[in-house]
Amino acid sequence: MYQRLQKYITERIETDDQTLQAIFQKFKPLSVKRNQHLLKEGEVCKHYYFVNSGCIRIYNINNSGQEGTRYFAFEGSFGTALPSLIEQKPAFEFVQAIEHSELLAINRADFYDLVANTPQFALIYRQILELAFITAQKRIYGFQGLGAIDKVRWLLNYQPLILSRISNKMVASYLGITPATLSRLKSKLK
Amino acid sequence: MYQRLQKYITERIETDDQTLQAIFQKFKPLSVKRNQHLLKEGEVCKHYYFVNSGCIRIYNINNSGQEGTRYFAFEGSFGTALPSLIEQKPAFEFVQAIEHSELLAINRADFYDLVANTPQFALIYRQILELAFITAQKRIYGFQGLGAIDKVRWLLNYQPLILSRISNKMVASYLGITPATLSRLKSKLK
DNA sequence: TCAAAACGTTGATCTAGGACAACTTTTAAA
DNA sequence: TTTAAAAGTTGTCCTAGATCAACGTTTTGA
Repeated sequence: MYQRLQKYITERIETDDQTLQAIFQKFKPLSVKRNQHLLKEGEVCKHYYFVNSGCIRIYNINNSGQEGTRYFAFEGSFGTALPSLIEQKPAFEFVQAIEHSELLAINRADFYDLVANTPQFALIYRQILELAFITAQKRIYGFQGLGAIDKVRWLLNYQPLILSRISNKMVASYLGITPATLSRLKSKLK
Repeated sequence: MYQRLQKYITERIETDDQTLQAIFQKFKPLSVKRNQHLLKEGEVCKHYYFVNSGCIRIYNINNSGQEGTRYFAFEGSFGTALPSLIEQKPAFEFVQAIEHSELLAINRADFYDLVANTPQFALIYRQILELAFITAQKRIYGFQGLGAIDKVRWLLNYQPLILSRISNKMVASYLGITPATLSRLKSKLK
């Protein structure tokens, strides 16, 4: 149940078994179906999720009614609507399982208790925040100024898993192009 | 010299005078001229900057040779090339004073010493990271799907200081449009 | 204080990619 | 297993905003 989470933690920090167990205790298993939402726009986010298997995505719907995908969390990753979880304000984004997924969920109070009282976990959270920021920056500013075809090439280089595992529709929304354009570009790249 | 920084800290955390002094000690005054670079692409970032007066901007130059501005730090804000500072890898971005500015600079080692050994400062850093992430997310995903004119409106609503204080050229690079387009839109909005 | 350079404005084109639509293929629910 | 709905593909057309260029205005540094 907790092997993947254990791997995640021990790869990142020095710790002991007692601390690990104290951490695990706060993470509750949660099984979600394909397309099930964990959070909808306007709700206040209460949980952080660790993906044991499957995949969740974070996306929003803009003024024109189009989906924009921000992030895919595959097995072995954390994912949530972080701004809403941090600020406890209504989320601008949706959190959705896009495959049948086995998750570990920790609620906000427990999460921040761990951060406040377990120095090793505070370090984990710092790393999560740093990485979230860096990842978002790289993706977004790596894209800016690129034409659509170069975005697809970028994805092929840096996140091929997304292209092989995610529907074209969602990939397109991740790249900020239409499915039609993505379809044309993929045939051009072959 | 340290009034603004003191305000920044005491607004955010509970602290005592001794801790404050220990923090101030690590921040060295630094005076920079308009247009002077604090960091260039490819260099490894060694300092975090607090802006006492003036303004620094973080920007990058993309494949097509165009500038894209990520962030303006006005007086009372922190700014640096955070990904490079964190990972100690060559920066993808430039850090530049765009007005004559009085800064307080803390080097990386001192910064992380404070984070590791001063719990209050660790909390400040956590808040910086959380805010940096949230701010970046809001700006970027607030923009996506918007036409150029709505980006300008967004700026008018949420960051009017930028429009009043920054050159059109840099505002345009912040919005991801050309100065020509920005000029046309501004006259349309009047 | 003045010349050169940078910046801003406006007009005339051009184009990448969106919008819409028709059709095929895949998926999933009953 | 069937069939309705969703996703993918491909064509045609269109538009927002880029590009290029000319010209006025502001800035700056010698």
